[in-house]
Amino acid sequence: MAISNSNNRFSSKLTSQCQNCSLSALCLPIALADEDVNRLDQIIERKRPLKKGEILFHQGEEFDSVFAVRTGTLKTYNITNSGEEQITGFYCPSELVGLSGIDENHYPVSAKALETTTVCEIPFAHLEQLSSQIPSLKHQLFRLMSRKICDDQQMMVLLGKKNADEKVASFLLNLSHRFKKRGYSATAFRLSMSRGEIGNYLGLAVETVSRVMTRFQKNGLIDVDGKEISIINLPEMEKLVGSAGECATIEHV
Amino acid sequence: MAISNSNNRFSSKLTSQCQNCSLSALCLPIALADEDVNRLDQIIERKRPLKKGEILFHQGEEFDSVFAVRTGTLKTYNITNSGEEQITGFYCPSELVGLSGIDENHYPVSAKALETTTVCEIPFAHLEQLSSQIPSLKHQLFRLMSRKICDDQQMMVLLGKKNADEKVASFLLNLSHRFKKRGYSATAFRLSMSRGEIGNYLGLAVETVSRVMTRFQKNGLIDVDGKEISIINLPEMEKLVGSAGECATIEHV
DNA sequence: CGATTGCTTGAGTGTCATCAACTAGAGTGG
DNA sequence: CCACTCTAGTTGATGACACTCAAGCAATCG
Repeated sequence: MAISNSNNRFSSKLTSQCQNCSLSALCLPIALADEDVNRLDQIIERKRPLKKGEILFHQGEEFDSVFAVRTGTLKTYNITNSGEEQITGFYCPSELVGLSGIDENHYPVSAKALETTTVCEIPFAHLEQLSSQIPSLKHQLFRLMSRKICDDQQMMVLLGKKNADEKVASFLLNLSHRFKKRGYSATAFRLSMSRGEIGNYLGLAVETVSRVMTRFQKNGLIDVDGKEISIINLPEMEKLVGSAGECATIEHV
Repeated sequence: MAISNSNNRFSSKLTSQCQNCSLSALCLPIALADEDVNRLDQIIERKRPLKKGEILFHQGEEFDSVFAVRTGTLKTYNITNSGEEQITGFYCPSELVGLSGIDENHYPVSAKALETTTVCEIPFAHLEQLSSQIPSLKHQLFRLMSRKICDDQQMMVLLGKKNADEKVASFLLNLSHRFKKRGYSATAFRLSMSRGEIGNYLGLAVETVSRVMTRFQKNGLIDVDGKEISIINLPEMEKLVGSAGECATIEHV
């Protein structure tokens, strides 16, 4: 099964390719024929890992690639006129970052690594071109963008209608789902973002996030140890969330 | 300049086509060659007008088309588990509704007419197919979806970080921009949605929307007469909004 | 015409932000 | 090794903003 790497046009020793990437079932290659995965592979660049705090792209920078997270976590954020950071999303392995840059041809947000993170860079012009030749790839792209729209709208509901408890519970369960989909534990995981970043993302003060989590722990819903989270009472958490995750519940393949 | 309608495959007397549609510069046909616009035209169905309150598609229904608003206004919303309506967006002429249905192949929201509204139905399978043959159409589709993502993220910022005044001001200015883009007055327009719908959308109580607007009027920022709105002091309004509309400010062509 | 709906205004309350103090851990440098 | 500093997180006290409840008004509708 050894894949010939001889004509790999990238200098690096990072030999990973879509074919042997454990995330291919979740990422772009989904539903692609082997030969098509190969063609996709050709245009993807594996970059050196980003260290914690390093920036993948800056708000305002010219858009030319989308990025698939392979390991680690990213956050996207923009700096408001008043100078404060507003986090718009967290990105786990297999997830695609940068799609919002297509429209204006500039990234409207910055992307920063929350921990050591590796990404696959996918030059969008190439991807778009390739998508003309591979209908299933085009369809996959449309689906991914559509899902992003769907997810963001769920987030809007969360921000507009939910109280602090519901927000935090939704956030934790959302992470839980995403870890589960990737084959990790749905009930025990490590938060790669700080309380401050969670609060920023959820529209809550740091103190509120802290208080809610402490209370959840007191009530036996979760177990918190710094950044390590265990969900003890999943059903109760789901009850708390209530309406959340309309999109997410119709779990896709 | 009469366009031959003889081979129009749609029974209706609604003869409008992309070529003579005043919105073509904003809608899908943007940047398409004449012949390509023609091909696009072929797959588009003009539907009979929706009356106020009529539903264009239901949450959960199978997805098969996106819709371009030609006249009137739509809202999209979903019904949460607790049974309450949550509005996720308002759609003005030239704007595309239904993109969020691509992913799961079901509409995750319902779309309802806020007033008498006409739409162009664009069967997505056809559109996707056509987009393979017309690269600029594909690109336009990507851009539209990307813009939607961008806009939704601005909305997330609004919901998460802004107070009632800023929310209402952002909302009014957002409408103002959209009217202006279509060639209407940026400072005087009619709200097609109720106070209740505005509040629902912005994550505010009806009473709060009412109070804020009244106060804006007292302070000479706007003039309110029922659903008629005039923006008196645009600069002051923009100051209020502050950071809003990062995406929107880099006005696209 | 009463009934209903949409909007406005007032009074009271609760949730969450703000301010502040404190702890714990990590990194720094003598 | 031990202050020292800095940052992240927690906890408590206080208060503001927006929600809820309630009443009243205007317009529309059957």
